Amino acid sequence: MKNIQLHIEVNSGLYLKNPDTSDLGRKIICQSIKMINELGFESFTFKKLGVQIDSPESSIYRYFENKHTLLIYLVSWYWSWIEYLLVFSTMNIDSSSEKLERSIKVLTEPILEKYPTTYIDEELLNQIIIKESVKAYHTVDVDDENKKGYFKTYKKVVQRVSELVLEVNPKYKFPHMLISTVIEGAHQQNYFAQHLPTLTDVTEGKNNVSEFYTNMVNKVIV
Amino acid sequence: MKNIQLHIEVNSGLYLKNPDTSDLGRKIICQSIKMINELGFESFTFKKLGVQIDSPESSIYRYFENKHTLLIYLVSWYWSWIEYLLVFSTMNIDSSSEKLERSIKVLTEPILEKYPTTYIDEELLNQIIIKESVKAYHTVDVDDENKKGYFKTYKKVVQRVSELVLEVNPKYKFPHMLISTVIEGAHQQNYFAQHLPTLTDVTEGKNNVSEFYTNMVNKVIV
DNA sequence: AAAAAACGATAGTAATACTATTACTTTTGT
DNA sequence: ACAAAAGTAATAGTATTACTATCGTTTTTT
Repeated sequence: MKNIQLHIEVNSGLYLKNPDTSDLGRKIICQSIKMINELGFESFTFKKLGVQIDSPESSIYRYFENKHTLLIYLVSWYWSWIEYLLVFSTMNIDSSSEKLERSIKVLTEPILEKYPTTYIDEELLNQIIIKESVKAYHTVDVDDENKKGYFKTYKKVVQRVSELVLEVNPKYKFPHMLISTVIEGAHQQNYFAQHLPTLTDVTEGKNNVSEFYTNMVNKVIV
Repeated sequence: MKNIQLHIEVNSGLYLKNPDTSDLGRKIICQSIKMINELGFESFTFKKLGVQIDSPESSIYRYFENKHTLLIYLVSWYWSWIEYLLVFSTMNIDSSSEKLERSIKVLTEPILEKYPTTYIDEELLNQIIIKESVKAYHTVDVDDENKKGYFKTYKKVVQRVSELVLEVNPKYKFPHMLISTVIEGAHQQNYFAQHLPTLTDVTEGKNNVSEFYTNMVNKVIV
């Protein structure tokens, strides 16, 4: 897997110039992931990013309309990447329930391994998803941006795993609700574990979040 | 029934002057709920609010440090109010599982009734919780604000219902995870139903969200 | 070698999120 | 009833943010 060239695709409406095609573009992506993590999305600005990559603010605006579309770009990239993980982790597995279980694991376990295939630090990006991704679609412009296809990679992941749910139990009524609850819930619980622990039941060392949602899916769909 | 507050009270650190004690303060709360709904939290400003209530921006700053603490105030007020609903809806019910079921209903069904007891429009406030409440605690200052007790009313609600879960099944390992997943999930699903429907399985007329989570809780805790 | 694209440097603007000051008005405590 | 305290209006001002515009230079493509 480490030597495979992944073709991660994001909606071309998300950028003015594809950051993947130039050195400056890749620096923008790479450094913005670090800075959004350090500063939080609100305090992150193109001006500060420009200082770090030693390029003027205006050059960044040639790639992204604003920091909000940059965030959606990162979120979109993440889900496209997750789809690869889902495909790889269920490859050559016959049993649908085994495929589902492995998929839930991918969606709920923290990203720890380094996959040095790209210039993007997926572990850090995962932290951005946990902390900031709700801000990507909790805006006044959701409907408009949804129409433009900005959230397609996320919806594809939910769709893919929902289909596995239906393979296991074709009569189950709420596969999409179940999977989006698992995905969003797992992020939420990881966030709570870090900042509002009384809202969770995390015990040190054990990955209770993954255990909880795996158990939940198994019990709910039978 | 545990120590329940008789008045809806929010942490006094959330305001500089209690908005409940003056005409201007109540106008600030009442109008800000309307405006955050209309404009979205990002586009809502104290300046615009001042124009609407015909008071200068600086007067609003005498009540709230900034719009972020105002949002936490509203969220906090909401959960304090929800706790009342929980208490009322489980009053005189003997069966723990019946109490739990009624509580889940309160947490997952949309607020539609008008309670004209206060100057606050709870239905509109519920919409703010659905759309904007994640922004109240997804910030760099969470840990600090958590220490100050800003999220206490929310944590109390989760704690109360988690205890009901344990009454039904004392051996269940993840009561807090379950309840916070239900609460956050229900908001999320209502939001998705409005804006990203492919992530849900909503059918017109029926409240599938409540059905889904009620079913989920019942299956998970046995 | 010429044309096109990308980039750096600099400047500028409207809006945001506040802070500060002063003076007038209302509430309150005795 | 009256002074003190508290609350409010009006106005002004600041640093930062989120952009937009221009222009000359460098780099890449053909």
